[in-house]
Amino acid sequence: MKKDEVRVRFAPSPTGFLHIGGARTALFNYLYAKRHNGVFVLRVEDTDQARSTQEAAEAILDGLSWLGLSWDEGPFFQSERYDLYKEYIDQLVKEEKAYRCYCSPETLEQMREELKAQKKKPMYDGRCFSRRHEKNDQPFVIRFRVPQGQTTVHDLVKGDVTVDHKEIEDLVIARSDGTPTYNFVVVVDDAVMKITHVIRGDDHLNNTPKQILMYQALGFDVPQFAHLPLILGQDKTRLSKRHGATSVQMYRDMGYFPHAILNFLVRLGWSHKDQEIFSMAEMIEKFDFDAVGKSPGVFNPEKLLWINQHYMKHNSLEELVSGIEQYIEIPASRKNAPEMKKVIDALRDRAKTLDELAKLSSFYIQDEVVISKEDQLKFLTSDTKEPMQTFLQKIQSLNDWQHDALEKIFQETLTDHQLKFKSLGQPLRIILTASQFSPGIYDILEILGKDRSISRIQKALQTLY
RNA sequence: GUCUCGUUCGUCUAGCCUGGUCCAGGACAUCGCCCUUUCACGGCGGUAACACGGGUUCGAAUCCCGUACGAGACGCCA
Repeated sequence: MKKDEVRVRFAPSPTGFLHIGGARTALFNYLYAKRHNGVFVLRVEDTDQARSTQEAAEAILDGLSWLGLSWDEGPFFQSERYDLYKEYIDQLVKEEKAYRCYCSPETLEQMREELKAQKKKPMYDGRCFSRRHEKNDQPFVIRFRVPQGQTTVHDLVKGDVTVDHKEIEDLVIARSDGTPTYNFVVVVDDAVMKITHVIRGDDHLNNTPKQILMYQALGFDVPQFAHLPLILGQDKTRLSKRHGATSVQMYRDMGYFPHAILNFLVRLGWSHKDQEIFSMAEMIEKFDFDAVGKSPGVFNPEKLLWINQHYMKHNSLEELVSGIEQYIEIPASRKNAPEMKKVIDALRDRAKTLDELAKLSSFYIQDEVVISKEDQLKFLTSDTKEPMQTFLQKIQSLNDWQHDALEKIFQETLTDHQLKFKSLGQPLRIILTASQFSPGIYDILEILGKDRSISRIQKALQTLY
């Protein structure tokens, strides 16, 4: 390991899918690592055996991979490292920096209730420390002994935050079954993994002083901290499932580009002047904690949609085609045809998501279109049948099958029958696409080609009028 | 309840550190107009914010102090 190398980590607990807030934490870690040619470590914090699942761990890894947030080391699983934590716990007990506590959960609960009744902070009073040399066969937990004094966190985002140790209780570092708890393992792992910058959610700011105390007790160097403000839902409370779609997988399913999500996330809590759109290279180059805001931000799905729309307009043909393939199977003959590009170009401004693009392009991708009864009755009326037949005849003898020639013929047909564009254009649109909304009909005709266009019109004339 | 953090348009934010160029800029959303072959795209324009109260200063969104409000933490969860 190089000296002065930046090492960061993302450390999710596998109790659910990768959510928006977690994704942003991962992103900021990733950007900071890349910006400093550092190392991004992935560590799964699964010390809560009751709630952690293998599926959740996989879902999180899967989400990160889809977003393109690749890690350099790991994933490490804390559940596989208990021996390591045990060593350090034993060390602290031996040095009397931690001690056995025999208080039952009921006793503790009662203690907390009493303190609350007195309008005090519910905290353990450390009573078992004085009994640390007694012999006792009762079940016990191990608590870290918090010394007197004050601790200041020099946070890269929040600035200096000082907490009096009176506000910190002697926390449990090993449960009665011997397994270590979060606040302890996070310290050991970050130290052992040589993490230089702990970048995480705001909700951990209060844990930081006690963690610093443990770094010191264990003789480790204290890393730098950066606490990111939380992401809130529309009701300004912490974003959670009840706020609707909050997992990155859901956005994937809804037809969002991974980079659109990243671009949205990077601007939630961070800014670079008035810039809204960032390539990955730009994010890496420009990201810095100086420009990370201190206040929490509300998750705004509409802005995410807008960003996605931006990428719908600007991404490459290949990205769009492969993107819609998750919704609709494209026959190779059509996918590789020059018309595929025309389809995408005609539709990319009309779709905000890949899901929508897939639906809109089905008129070309699928062999047949299914016209609804409603549209049939509304548009394919008897007074448009004859003009439609005229148009059909004219195009059947057309050799130069392209936009301008088609337009000329259509206009001739309108003149012949004394019709306005809309009265024949809309029926034709329905026949060709089964939709009231589509790109221009000459573009549609051109994309569909002569044979497919003619057969759709013929079929409609025979069966729907 | 206690502690910690926070507060610029409805939302994301620029500006704040290094007071005056800010009767506060950009973006999303919204409203109006234009373009138009439906639907979109696009173009132009509008509405809309410095939480409140005291200081300091010739001058405060910017510095200081309070208040209010919000969030987070207070677990043998992470």
